[in-house]
Amino acid sequence: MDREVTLADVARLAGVSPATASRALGGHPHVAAGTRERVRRIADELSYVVSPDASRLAGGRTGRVAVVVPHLSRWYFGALLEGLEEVLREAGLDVLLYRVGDAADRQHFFRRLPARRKVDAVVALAFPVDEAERARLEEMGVEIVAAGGQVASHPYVSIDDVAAGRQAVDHLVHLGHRRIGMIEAVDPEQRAHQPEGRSRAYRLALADAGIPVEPELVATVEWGADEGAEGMARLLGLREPPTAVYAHSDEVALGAVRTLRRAGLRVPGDVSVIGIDDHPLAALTDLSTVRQPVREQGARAGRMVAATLSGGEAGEGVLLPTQLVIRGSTGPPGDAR
Amino acid sequence: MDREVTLADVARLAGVSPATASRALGGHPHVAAGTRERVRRIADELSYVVSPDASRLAGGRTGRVAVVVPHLSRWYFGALLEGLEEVLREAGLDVLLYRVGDAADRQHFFRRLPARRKVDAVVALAFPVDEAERARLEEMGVEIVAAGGQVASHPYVSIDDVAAGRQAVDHLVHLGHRRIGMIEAVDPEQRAHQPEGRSRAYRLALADAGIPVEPELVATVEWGADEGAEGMARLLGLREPPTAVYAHSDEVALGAVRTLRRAGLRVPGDVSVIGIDDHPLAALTDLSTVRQPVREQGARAGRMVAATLSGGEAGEGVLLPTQLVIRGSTGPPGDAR
DNA sequence: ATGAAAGCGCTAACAC
DNA sequence: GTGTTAGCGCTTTCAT
Repeated sequence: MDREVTLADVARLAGVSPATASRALGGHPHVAAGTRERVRRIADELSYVVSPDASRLAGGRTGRVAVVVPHLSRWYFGALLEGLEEVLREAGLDVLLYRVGDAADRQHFFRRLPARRKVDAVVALAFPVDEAERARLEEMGVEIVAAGGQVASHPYVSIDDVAAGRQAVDHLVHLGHRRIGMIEAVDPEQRAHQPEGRSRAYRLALADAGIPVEPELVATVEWGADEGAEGMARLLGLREPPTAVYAHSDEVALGAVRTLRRAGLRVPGDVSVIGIDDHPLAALTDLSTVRQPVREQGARAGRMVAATLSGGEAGEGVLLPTQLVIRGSTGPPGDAR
Repeated sequence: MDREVTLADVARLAGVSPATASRALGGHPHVAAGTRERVRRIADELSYVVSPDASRLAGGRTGRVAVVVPHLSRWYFGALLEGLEEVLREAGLDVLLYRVGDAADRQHFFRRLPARRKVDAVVALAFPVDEAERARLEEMGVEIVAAGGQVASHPYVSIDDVAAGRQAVDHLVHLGHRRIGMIEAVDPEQRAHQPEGRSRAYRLALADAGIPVEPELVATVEWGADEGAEGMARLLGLREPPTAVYAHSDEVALGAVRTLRRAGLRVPGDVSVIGIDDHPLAALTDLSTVRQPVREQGARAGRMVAATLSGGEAGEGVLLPTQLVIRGSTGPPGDAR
């Protein structure tokens, strides 16, 4: 088994000291252009790669990024992660994955990780970080970037939840609906990004349309298809059920559709349903929705991280645009086709 | 910002040398029981944690495990990962995530990673590792464990694809179907585990039932709901379409159901459909399927890794049981209810 | 059973 | 601009 190629090897072949080689590779100033070239060429030929361990131990970077995410088996989080991982990998950064679900996980994560300087940065994927946690990370000199949400004053990539929600509700309003329900999804442990903006959008849209907001038309459930189904059942139990329903996410919307079908009601003939996300299933089930670029959010966050770590500017927060996707689950009220 | 707690601190307080402290913590032999106790207690009080970097550099373990997975945004892979991550984290191991999709990714991964001894083990999640790659890893002293598939002679956790497929097809046979189609899903880049066992099961089940296998009843498509829909369309184009269809996965089955619905056919009245996996959507859409314990496979693999790394035995390969889940998408042939 | 000493591969002062 | 020196925190010979 051939020995590792070390910095010393590169330095020797390039005819310089390890220190200079390190500087050349690290892109530091005060290195003659010619030297830098030569060292880099040799390193390339030897396919030399720095040892993150040694580097970090000597006071350098770790070349690792921690990714914190509340779920892994849901499409949204997976897609976010996929976009992020790809960019990070291309930038030569390793991804340390931390699924942080409940409060115990959180505490564990924020206590252990930074204390050992395992990473240069942490990316919060649709993960809310509180002020104390944020401060802790910052104090340890770890960069913070958020995707699918925001973290205080740090760089982020997200969508405008209010705008997205309005696209959905406005669509229902334009179709002529006046009795519009909302199935509001919350995360019980507050562990994932809470899209309160999506609820606000509902109120704003109704207000703009001159429709009074009736609390009974809002069903609050936990995130999930089954919960969405239950929320819809609640709305159907009203003396006067809605003719259209806006769900916080496609999964929730799909659950609502199931309830409607089981109740013998037609979608959109009797009740229109719209979600948010454009989950792959939405296309399959012909669900109208508001598309958000998920992979892209992850990718952009990755680029921000790579940028800051290579000394550049990560840039400010970015809000990516969303887009109304009209499919077969929405139509005019009372259109019993 | 308070300094890190180092091994030296622990040693000093315990009144021993760093060397002894290291041995005590590492669980090495030739350390007096009393000493070991004392050192461990002190380490605990100080909430000391070894620096993986320093440890690895000095010739020890890295405390890291690489997880290789072909996809991240699909439920199956996410669930596998979720189970694995949880166990690994509890065992104090960090997870380095590598999404390896196409051939270029593969090459990159197998060249870079082991060369730098970044990890103690690699877990292949539903990821086929070829012999050369396997040899490379082994040669570098990295443990290998597979979940949702197998890798040569290494420990693995998986299901019996043939058995699972038979549960599905046998169910259709028992319902009285004689003309049974199969929508066979393959991964174009061979990047994910190829469940050829699921195809074999089809032939075996038909043979056992005395039903001749007709090649035209098998539609081969790439993995995915849209592709499943297309496969179903192909089968419907036959002079004599099947009365029941067995799909390699729930997503594919769901696509098939969509085609049937669009064609105005009833499920299971006109055509029965069954998948494999018990994807969360299967319950939502009332799809009959064969359940496989996905998270559990990841978790078991995690335990195997933790076991080998702590000096124990990982154990042999394990096949977890699957279970037929009868829902509303399957019924007797010609039962136009 | 324990300690002393020698690095692992790299980077950061500090000289020149 | 470049080399020299000194460690980072740990594990492992080799002594004792």
